[in-house]
Amino acid sequence: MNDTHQKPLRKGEQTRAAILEAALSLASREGLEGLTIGVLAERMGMSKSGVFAHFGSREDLQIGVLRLYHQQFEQEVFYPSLREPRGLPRLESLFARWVARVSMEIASGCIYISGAAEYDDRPGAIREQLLEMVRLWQVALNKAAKQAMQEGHLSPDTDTDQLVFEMYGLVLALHHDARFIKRPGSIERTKKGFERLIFGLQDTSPTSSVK
Amino acid sequence: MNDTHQKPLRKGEQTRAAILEAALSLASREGLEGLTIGVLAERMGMSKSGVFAHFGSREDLQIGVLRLYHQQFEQEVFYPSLREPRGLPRLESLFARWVARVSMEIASGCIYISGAAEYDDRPGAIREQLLEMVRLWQVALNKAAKQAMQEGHLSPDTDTDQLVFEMYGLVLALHHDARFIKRPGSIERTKKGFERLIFGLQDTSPTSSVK
DNA sequence: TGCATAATAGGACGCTCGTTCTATTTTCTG
DNA sequence: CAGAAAATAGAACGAGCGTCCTATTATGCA
Repeated sequence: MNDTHQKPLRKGEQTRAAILEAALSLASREGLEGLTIGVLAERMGMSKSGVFAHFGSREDLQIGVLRLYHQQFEQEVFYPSLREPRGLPRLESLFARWVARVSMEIASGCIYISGAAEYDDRPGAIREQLLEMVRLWQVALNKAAKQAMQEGHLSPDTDTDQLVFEMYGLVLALHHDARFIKRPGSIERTKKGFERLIFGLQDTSPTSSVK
Repeated sequence: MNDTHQKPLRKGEQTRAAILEAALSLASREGLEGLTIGVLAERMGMSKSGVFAHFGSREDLQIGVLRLYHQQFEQEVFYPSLREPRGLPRLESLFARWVARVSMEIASGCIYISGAAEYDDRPGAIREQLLEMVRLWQVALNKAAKQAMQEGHLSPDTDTDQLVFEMYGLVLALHHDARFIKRPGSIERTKKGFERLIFGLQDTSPTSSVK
């Protein structure tokens, strides 16, 4: 966790990191657009200008938050799943960890999802950054699905774009029902939906080599 | 459309209606939180206070927008589907009209969906109003699904909550991919997902009476 | 330890927001 | 057509926003 570079972290970098963490927590609740330097400064016990000085602009602060979120997402969801064997196990792990993370975020909110709603029509650097991250994640899911096909775990005529689309839909529904409607049982429905999704795509051809 | 009450519409009511329409169009793009009286006044060619006077507060304006949207949604999606026969045809019609509406809204945005993201953590009258409408819609879908079960169009052990959850997920994914990512083919994926969803729930029991 | 430099505070700026008050114009009605 | 009532405009308010400028304090290196 705490990298020990040759150069120890200078004070400013520590503060910047602390600010970004607080900003992420704030943006998760209020949205990236709702993230305000005044409130952030108050929560940090600093002056507005003190906080501001660490970022050239509010936009840079928001992009910093995005990058921090992305980093955490990779650490918690993506990288651990790479330790699973290629194919269906890895795909299932990606989905399970994704769902686990969103479930933990029910009280705060997933920035990929809330950000998509905030920036679907608002051009600019933030939208570009966010778009790139979401695309990256969808590509990763797609790749895992294709590998599951190649490994013979999924039917060879599987439409992986369709599969990823529906996986994304399940998580969006989870976010919607659990966070907005606050309806219980959404996590179970998400998992059940995924099982049904995968079950319909199991490879049943004679050349299939399921262990 | 144009009700002809005994009392003809007074000027104020006409203006109010026109303002609400403009406000809805604005809120669809910018979100309900992004709806601003100044911009709205500019678009109407009126003064801020002139616009404001028609509503006691910004919140009342926002709620008025919500109600107008709800009304349109009912007219376009809900009521026409009631003309379809009970059961699967009606359920399919509800979904098809829903998808058609969201597809047309790709350039502007669905307020049920964007609002859910905006108000998932923001208590108040707007959230309550929105929540009631979304709940109403989910209940309507659930009821149609249950009827499809009773009519023998869907397997008698169908989990209709699960079905509605996944239908909602498909539309959320459509909104996400088409509006945020701007990826083509999302509408087709939504329809394909629904067909797969229904296909797995067709009643195959011997007592089934499919025409 | 001393000094250059980095980090922070404090205040002020121009802007936009929702809202209020008052005056004026427009609309409806008797 | 006159007069009451409704509709609208215009200006001002206080608050919050991001940002900039300057002074002060804290840090890290020679």
